[in-house]
Amino acid sequence: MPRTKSNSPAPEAAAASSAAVAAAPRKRTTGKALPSADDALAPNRQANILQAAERLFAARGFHGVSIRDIADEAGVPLALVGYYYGPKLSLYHAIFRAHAGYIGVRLQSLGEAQRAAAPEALLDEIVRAFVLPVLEVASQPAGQHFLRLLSRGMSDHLEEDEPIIRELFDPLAHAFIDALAAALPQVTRSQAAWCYQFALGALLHHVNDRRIERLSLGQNQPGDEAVAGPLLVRFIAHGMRGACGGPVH
Amino acid sequence: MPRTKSNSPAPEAAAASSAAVAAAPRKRTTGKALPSADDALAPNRQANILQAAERLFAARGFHGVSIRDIADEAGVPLALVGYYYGPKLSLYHAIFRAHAGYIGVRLQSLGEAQRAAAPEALLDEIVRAFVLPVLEVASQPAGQHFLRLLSRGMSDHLEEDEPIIRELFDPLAHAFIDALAAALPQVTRSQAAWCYQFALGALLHHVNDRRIERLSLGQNQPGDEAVAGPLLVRFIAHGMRGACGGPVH
DNA sequence: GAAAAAATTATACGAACGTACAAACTTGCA
DNA sequence: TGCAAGTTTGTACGTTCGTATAATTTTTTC
Repeated sequence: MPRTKSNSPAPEAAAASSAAVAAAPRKRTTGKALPSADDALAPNRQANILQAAERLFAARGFHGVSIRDIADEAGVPLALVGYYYGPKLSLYHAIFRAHAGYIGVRLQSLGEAQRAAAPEALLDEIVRAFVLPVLEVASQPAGQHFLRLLSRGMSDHLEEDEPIIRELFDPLAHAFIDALAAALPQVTRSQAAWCYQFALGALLHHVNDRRIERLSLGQNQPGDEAVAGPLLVRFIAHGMRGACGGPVH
Repeated sequence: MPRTKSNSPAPEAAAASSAAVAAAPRKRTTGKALPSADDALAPNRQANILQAAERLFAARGFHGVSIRDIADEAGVPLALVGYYYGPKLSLYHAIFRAHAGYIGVRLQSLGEAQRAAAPEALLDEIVRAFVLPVLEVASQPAGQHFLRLLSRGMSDHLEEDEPIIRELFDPLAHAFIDALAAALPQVTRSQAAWCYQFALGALLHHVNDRRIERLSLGQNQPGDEAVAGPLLVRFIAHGMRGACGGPVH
């Protein structure tokens, strides 16, 4: 029997959404004939549920999505959602944990930037390590959903995402703030913390921006990072140097 | 009879939350004795409902708040909410419309900055006109609620606030983008639009920031605009000049 | 192939939801 | 005072919500 009444909310839900799929159960080639041509979607229903939940939570928020919505989007019966992920909040947190590996990637690229850069180019490299991995994620449809979820959690302070944000993303923030304080010796860590938050706001608002097309009168496209990316990197780097009184070149 | 079944959703709900209270119905000194000492809160129940809704929607989002929550927070019976504001979405939009006058204030301060500033200080004055009124609003508790609501609406693209954001805030954005394009002659309007969105992200994230205290290891306080305000103005102004290749001083 | 484990399904429960409505009450004005 | 308009209230409808559970089917293990 699966989930007993007392505890053990789910069989250790661990499948990732777009990254690695952990503990793949198995294929599913037997059973009755497939009803139509939707065969490539069927094999892993646990991952399908997580992806459907990510899409819908990103679009409408935690309270704007019902478990029935998620089950329909994933093409599975209602009860299967609770079977794999337990209560609704556990499913929500599972989405964030599925992207935890992304944190490590960003920490690694920050470390490389700090080691490899010449002193006068250190700030620019840190800013690049801050911005470019996020733009990379934003260029994939699946990444956009998670970034919208993350952006909401960063600024909304809803009780459903405050703990998971703190657990996963505070270490990343501290690493960048420390790097900024080290790259700009005349800057206090207090100033570096504020500048980090300014930069984070600019970055998250940019990757979630849907107004840019009409505000630019049709000239700018939302996903055009070839133009917007370098512009944002320069904006943040010059903003930090200018705000904290460092050398501006 | 108040709200007929067919149409006429509410008696033209018009009371503002923290700004002017329109069409004050009347006092309410008669009736049975007040139950306890909560007298100063009683007189205008229509405005109380709007303020309670603003607080709760800001804290938990549109779908995270029920009409019963709002009625309890305002200290009125459930049915009175619908009597004054009609469906839930109308109440939500009424909050935004109550702050429509704030748009005019910001447009006016932008116009003054454009007229009065010397050419070499024009950008800094535009940025000040962009940032400082928002920090002023953020310094009041009631303003914080609305700013959180607004920030959510700007980046969330939920169907419940997309139309009202477009109606009220797109004109303000166009005015600032035009001003930026005029202040930096070598900048295209396309670049100005992107820089405006970077700046808006930094500003909104800053005024809604609750992580700054722990990210700064206790050194920075969330509402300390005397320090953070000038820092943010310099960040944005230098970021714009640097991003668009303008003169940096 | 039988037993055990895991996966899948339909269904149901109590609670909370948005909304409506008919009374009761208060007020403004003739 | 009397009456019409506006305000306040309790209550109830139909729906949807999150969650639980028993039954059934499929897969794994011995």
